Order: sequence, then structure tokens, then C-alpha cells
Amino acid sequence: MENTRGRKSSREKILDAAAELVAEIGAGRLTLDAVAERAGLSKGGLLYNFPSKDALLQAMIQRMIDQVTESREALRAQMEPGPNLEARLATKTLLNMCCGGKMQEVATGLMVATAENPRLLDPVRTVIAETLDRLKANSDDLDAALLGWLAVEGLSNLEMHNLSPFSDQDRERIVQLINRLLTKGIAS
Amino acid sequence: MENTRGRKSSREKILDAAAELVAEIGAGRLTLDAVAERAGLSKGGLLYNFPSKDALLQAMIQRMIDQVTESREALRAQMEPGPNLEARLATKTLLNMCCGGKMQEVATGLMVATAENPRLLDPVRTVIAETLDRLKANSDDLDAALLGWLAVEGLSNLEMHNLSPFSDQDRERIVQLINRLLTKGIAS
DNA sequence: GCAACTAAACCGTCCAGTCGGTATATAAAT
DNA sequence: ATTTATATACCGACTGGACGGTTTAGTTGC
Repeated sequence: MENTRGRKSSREKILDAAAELVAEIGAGRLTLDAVAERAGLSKGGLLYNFPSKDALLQAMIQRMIDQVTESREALRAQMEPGPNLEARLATKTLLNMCCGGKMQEVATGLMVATAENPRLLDPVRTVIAETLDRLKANSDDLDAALLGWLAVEGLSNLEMHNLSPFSDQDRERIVQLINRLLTKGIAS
Repeated sequence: MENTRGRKSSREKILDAAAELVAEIGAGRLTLDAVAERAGLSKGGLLYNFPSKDALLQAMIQRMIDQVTESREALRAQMEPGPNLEARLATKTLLNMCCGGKMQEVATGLMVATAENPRLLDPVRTVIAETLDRLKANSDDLDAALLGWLAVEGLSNLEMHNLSPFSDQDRERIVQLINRLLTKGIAS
């Protein structure tokens, strides 16, 4: 059991290191040596935990997905009731990630996967499809829900590639806009 | 001048080849040898046209920007007057790119740049900032314009990474939604 | 005669993955 | 109690191939 605990801790350290490095040096420059050094172990140790680079990237993606899911379910409890709850929850989750400090892990996995092996995005595709299903099943105003969701996707994509032209003020305004859209809908 | 014509044609072939390859094998796997072979010339010929890989990537980005700009200005003439013209134009331009066949060139440049040298995204940053400025300056209903623009950004990002869960039908609906948003605004 | 290449060898570097070895712990055998 | 065995977790030198870029010598078409 101590083994398991030890292994887990190393795995986490490695995933943290990888995410940090992607943010710092770019997705295409991620090397196993760099990850190992940052994580405080040798390359051999790294490859002991993840038998290939691909396995490491896969784990990065999976952790990202898990974090988003966890975060969503944690937020679900705190949501005040009202229309388009699922959509409001989805936007809040993404906003929490991308405007809080956690954006790193959300973005970096995607970027590495896109760079090295687009197939790694398959699980992400599934999650997104599930999100759409949930929205379709649970929205009072699907039009507003779709637009709101897409807008948050757009915003977080801009942020994660550092392409966002928005000031904190702009962003705050946009968040309020989306909430207004989700609660009041599009003018008929 | 014939030189220029010849060079231009080769340059175009090379840029096309690079864009195709990125779409096929992933942004991080783009090699000069592969581009040269696909473009139908030698590596020497490729490096004669673009003295370094970085120069090639830069040109990919620039061509992408030029295509978006051209497309926008071409569409501008055909727009029917009405509120939020600039925002409707922006969305129509992006939709034309991402739902038509031209999405490839729009996306691939971004992906390679993100993978290999994030600095190459600088000009893209500028374009996006300019777009926001144009929206702010020319929108009757800035709220709707911002939301619509972000939604199209979100949609096109999903499409360009092949993450989109939308059917053609869904997409059609979303486009109409955005247009309704831009013409009628958010319910107060 | 020059621009725009071709063809192919070559160099230096980077990097994923391999492999033999080590340290520690726990268990089994004597 | 001591040796032996086994498994876990890790080290780090090394290999082999890929890749960006250079060079050189020759070719083609205007």
C-alpha cells in the first residue's frame, strides 16, 4: 500500500510538472527529460510511471477531464435554482477554470494533444458531446443555453491561447451578459 | 516578373501542402521534408522559398490572416443594412471559413504556431484586438455583438479541432440563433 | 546570365525509448 | 535470526533515428 501511495504521489508530481512546462515552454517543446527534471526524478523513473510519452499525454488529458467533471459536480450543489440550470452550471464551471488559476491544466493537455497526437482528443470529444446532450435534455431555453455555452467556449479558447483582447472589466461584463442571456433569453 | 509569378505559385503550393499536412498528421509532426515532398519540390527548393521553418510558419499565419481579411471585405459589400452590421459581418466571415471548406488554412496555422512557437501568434492577437475595437466602435447593441462574436469563436474553435458535437442541422440552427441575437438583442 | 530550382550527401542536435543496475521493503525459507 | 527471494520504485548512460539546416554541384528556362 505504501507503494501505491508513493506511486500516486510521483504520478501527480509528474503531471503537475508536465502541465507547468507546457504553459512555460509551449506544447511542442515538451520533452521527457524536462518533465523528469521538473518533477524531481530521473527519466527512467518517469518512464517507469508512464511507459511512453503518449501514456503521459493521455494521463494529462484524463486528469483534465476529471478535474472539470469534479469541479462541475462541486459547483452543482451551490447553484441557486432557476431556468437553464445545466447551462449556467456549464458556463460557471468553465469560467471557474479559465478565469481562476486552474486554467493551466485545462488548456495544456489540449494543446499538447493537438500538437503531438490528435487522437488523444477523443475522450475530450466524448465529454463535449455529453455536455451537449445534457444541455439539450435539461434546458428551459435551449437557444439561450447553446449560445451561452458557445460564448464561454469562445472566451475560454481565447484565454487559453493567450489571444484574449479582453480586460478584466470586459470579462466581468461578458460573464454578466451570459448570465442575463441564460436567465432572460433572446429577445423575440 | 515571371520569377515573381513562378515564385508565388511555388510559395502557394508549399503553403497548401503545409496546411494539408498539418490537418493530416498533426501540428507537431510537420517536417520540412514532408512539406517539400507534398508540394512537389525538393527540400532545397523549399528552403529557397522559405529560408527557415519559422519563416514558413510565419507565412502560414499571415496567409490565414489575409484570407480572413479578404473574405470579410468581400462579404461586406453583400451585407444588407441593419443593426450590428460589423458583428454580423464578423460572424458571417468566420462561419464562411469554418463551415465552408476553407477552415483548414484558418486552423492549421494556429495549431502549428501554438505547438512550435507561440510567438508566431502575435499577429493573430493583433487581428483579434482590432476586431474587438471594430465591434466596440460600430455596434448598436454591443452586448449582443460581443456574445454573438464569442459564440462564433467558440463554434469555430470546436470545429477546427474536430471537437464539434454539432450536426449540420444544429449548426444551421446556431447560425440563425446568432443572427437573431444580433438583430433583436438579449431580452431585457 | 541569372533566377529558380534539383539531387543528395552531410552535420549537429535533440529526444524517445532501452537497459543494466541500485536501493529499499516485505516476505519466505532455513 | 539470517539468508534468500521477489517486487517496487527508481537511476542514468547510451542508442538509434528523426529533423532542421547547410553545402555542393549540376540543371532548366527565360
